[in-house]
Amino acid sequence: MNSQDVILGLLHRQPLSGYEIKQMLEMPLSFFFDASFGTIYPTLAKLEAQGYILKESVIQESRPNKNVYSLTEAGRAQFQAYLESPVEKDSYRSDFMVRMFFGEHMDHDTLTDWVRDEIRKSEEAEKQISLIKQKVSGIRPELSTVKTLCLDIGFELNAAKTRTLHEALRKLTELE
Amino acid sequence: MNSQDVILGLLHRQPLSGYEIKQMLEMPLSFFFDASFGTIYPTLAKLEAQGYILKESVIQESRPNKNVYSLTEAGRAQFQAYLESPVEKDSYRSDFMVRMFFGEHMDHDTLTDWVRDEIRKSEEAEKQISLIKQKVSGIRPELSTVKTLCLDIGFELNAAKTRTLHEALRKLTELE
DNA sequence: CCGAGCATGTAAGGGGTTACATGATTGG
DNA sequence: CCAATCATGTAACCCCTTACATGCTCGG
Repeated sequence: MNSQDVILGLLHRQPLSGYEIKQMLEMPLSFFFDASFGTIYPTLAKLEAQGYILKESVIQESRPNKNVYSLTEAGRAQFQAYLESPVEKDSYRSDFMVRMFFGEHMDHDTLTDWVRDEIRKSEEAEKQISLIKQKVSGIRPELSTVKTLCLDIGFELNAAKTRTLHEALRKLTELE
Repeated sequence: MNSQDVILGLLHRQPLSGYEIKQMLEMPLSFFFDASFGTIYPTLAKLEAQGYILKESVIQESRPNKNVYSLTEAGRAQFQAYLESPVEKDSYRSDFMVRMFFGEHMDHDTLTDWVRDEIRKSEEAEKQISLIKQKVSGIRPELSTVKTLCLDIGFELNAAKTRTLHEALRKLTELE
């Protein structure tokens, strides 16, 4: 799975510009995949060269013009090929956890600061997902099947992280 | 955080060869960081060139010789500099979740197969961590502080994933 | 005798990030 | 007037993965 696959997936619902793709990536998906403009724009150019998408320039008033890309039949087929390819292993990379692992070499105060920071981030993310869940259930009840499920899983995983971190902080302060 | 930092961290306890570093990476750490030989060996060469580690060839009987690396003072300082640098954001990348997100374009059976497979993997990981936890608590009660905590968090996060996936599968089969 | 484990390394390529470059409009 | 939002793109670089190359020993 790479940016190609994800962009082709996003374009199934509607034609999008690079900037809009970045925004789509912001919320529900950003928990499982992320891409910067430095990836998105070159990828779009590559997809167009391969004939998977079509570019159309849209002139806008009071805003910069934008290039909106739509899926071709070849693009649709390419996305299906991705779906039929073997599922890749998840990868989780955590600087925070690596630091905890090497915690012996750090003073106790910094350690608890790291945990508190991580809790703050995790709780922030929790709020964000809740907001999205409300929005989605209000505006788009039609996608209350798989996408909602996806959001739920994201929410639960994050909630578990928050809980575990709170417990870790308790244990850490206990053995002070 | 990159392979440099992690390798310097691992060498704090004892001198290690590239092959042994790969083994150290196998279990507790592999949940939060991973590296292949193609990364480890060139990184070791680079660390040596920078004066952060020292190479010593160890001749072994009935086994290939190995290059064992030990930490220098400069290496120790470099690792401290890493610990004092800002904590990087976690990155989680999940092909499985992306596929769930685009689940509308896949048939129901394949979808549930994916979930079942993910559950299997998650439960396998759970067993593995349990084993390590037992081993560690038996052999090395001295590291029952931060490293144990790290293992616990890893275990809990994984357990939460398993639970959530089971629930997701239930929901999926319900709306069949 | 064959496969698994031990052991080290290289080369090519993939896939990404950050920073830079540019520029218009809108709201506070 | 300044910051934020909208909008696109490039160039340098980083970091890592896969595949290849090599070769020894031990157990079944």
